[in-house]
Amino acid sequence: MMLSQTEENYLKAIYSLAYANSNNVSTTLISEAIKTKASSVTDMIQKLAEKDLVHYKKYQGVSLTEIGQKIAVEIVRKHRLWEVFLLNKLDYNWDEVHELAEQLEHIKSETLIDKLEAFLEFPTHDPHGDPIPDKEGNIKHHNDTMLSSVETGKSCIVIGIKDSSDPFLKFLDKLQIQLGNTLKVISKEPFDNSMLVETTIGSISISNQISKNIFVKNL
Amino acid sequence: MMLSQTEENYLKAIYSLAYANSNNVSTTLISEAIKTKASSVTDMIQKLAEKDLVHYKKYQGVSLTEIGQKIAVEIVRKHRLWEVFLLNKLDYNWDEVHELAEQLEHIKSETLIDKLEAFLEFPTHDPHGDPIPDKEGNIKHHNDTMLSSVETGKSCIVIGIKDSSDPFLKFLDKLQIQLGNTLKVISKEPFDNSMLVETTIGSISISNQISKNIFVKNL
DNA sequence: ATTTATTTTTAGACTTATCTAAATTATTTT
DNA sequence: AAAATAATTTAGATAAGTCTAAAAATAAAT
Ligand SMILES: [Mn+2]
Ligand SMILES: [Mn+2]
Ligand SMILES: [Mn+2]
Ligand SMILES: [Mn+2]
Repeated sequence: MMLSQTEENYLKAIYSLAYANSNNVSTTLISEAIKTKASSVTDMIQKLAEKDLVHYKKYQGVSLTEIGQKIAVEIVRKHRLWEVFLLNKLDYNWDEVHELAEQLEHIKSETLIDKLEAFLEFPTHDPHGDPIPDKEGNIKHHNDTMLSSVETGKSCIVIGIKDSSDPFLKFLDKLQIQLGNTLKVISKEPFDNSMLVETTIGSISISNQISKNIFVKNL
Repeated sequence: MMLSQTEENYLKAIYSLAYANSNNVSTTLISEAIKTKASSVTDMIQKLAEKDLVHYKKYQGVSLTEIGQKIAVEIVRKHRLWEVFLLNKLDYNWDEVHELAEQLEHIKSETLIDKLEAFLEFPTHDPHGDPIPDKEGNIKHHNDTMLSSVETGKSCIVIGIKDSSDPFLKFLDKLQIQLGNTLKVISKEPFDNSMLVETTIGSISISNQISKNIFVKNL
């Protein structure tokens, strides 16, 4: 099946929205993610339904079919492998790779992405800690433990970033928080749910907005 | 100036046709190169003329403006650097890289291609021996000496391939002729202009069709 | 249970890039 | 120089993806 970049972007958006929201994905939600009008989304999901890539009943939202899901995961795989390439080989920063990967993920080839994967020595996660699906589409999601839920006095390791937006990543750079870092929760402030955290550069105060967007593994 | 992939492809086609034909490029020639109808080409060149990327007078064909030329060379640069990447880093064969580079050359980024160039350690030529333009758009064309014009008894080095089509490259693979190889012309057959050539695997007969598509440097 | 507000879909229009068929201009041949 | 042929352009149509505005359906509020 030969899909346009636009169709691929819709499938990818539906995939991540479905993952974040669990139930059927609404037209409006997609339109916000893709930055189009709801009417355009309706047109497209009807086209995708026609191609058996989404389940769709009028006014009920959509969910991916098995084949739709498979394609979406393939695009996620490409996206994340390209991100690794840009960071590891071309010296980009982790806040710069996403935009470029949005283009590179649409390169069509039977062999390219597997060769790229081998060249990168089979990375398991992208620069933001997101898992990279394997060739067969298997993907190991990390358990959603956020820094915000770590108990006082306990330590943890940063394994991922939920919000991979440019400003958030730049902010983490400023705090010198990176994947693999060990963080220790010194105290929590009940008033605004901020926490005092021991990092590699000393103890800093982190707002709840930040701490609930950092995936960690408890030690 | 933000151009579509299609517009970029037209500029690139006009660039290489102008290089091969020296004078104004005709509508039909472009239509054959891009595999569209002549009427589509007329539409597009009028659009490109509107954007000051080509000089165009009705029925007179087109030539690139300075800015059009600059953009075309940038695309050629991207194309050839991606070809090098695919061959050197991802282990593709020289007959497989062109198709993929046709897609990769359209990735939009201010920084990507320069970082890629550095990563590849500033290659000067692509896998087919074509020169890679530098950041400023300077390009050193090799002097057009073809194997067919090498005198009997003289030796030469293969420095490029004029026809970079899949079947021709595969054929050269079969003859084990590669860039950098030394070839010695043993004899020429006046009847069909074929020549007996000493190669790395022994002496073989090469037709004029072949020998006039191989760029060489005389020793 | 109505009314109101929100979401979703339809209808019609626009843009880009393409095509076919017809008209126009340029080039060759006689 | 006129006729025939070839190349080029115009006119009108189509498909993909988007938009606005209006209609229809669903959800929320009274
Ligand atoms: Mn990303
Ligand atoms: Mn990522
Ligand atoms: Mn090429
Ligand atoms: Mn090449």
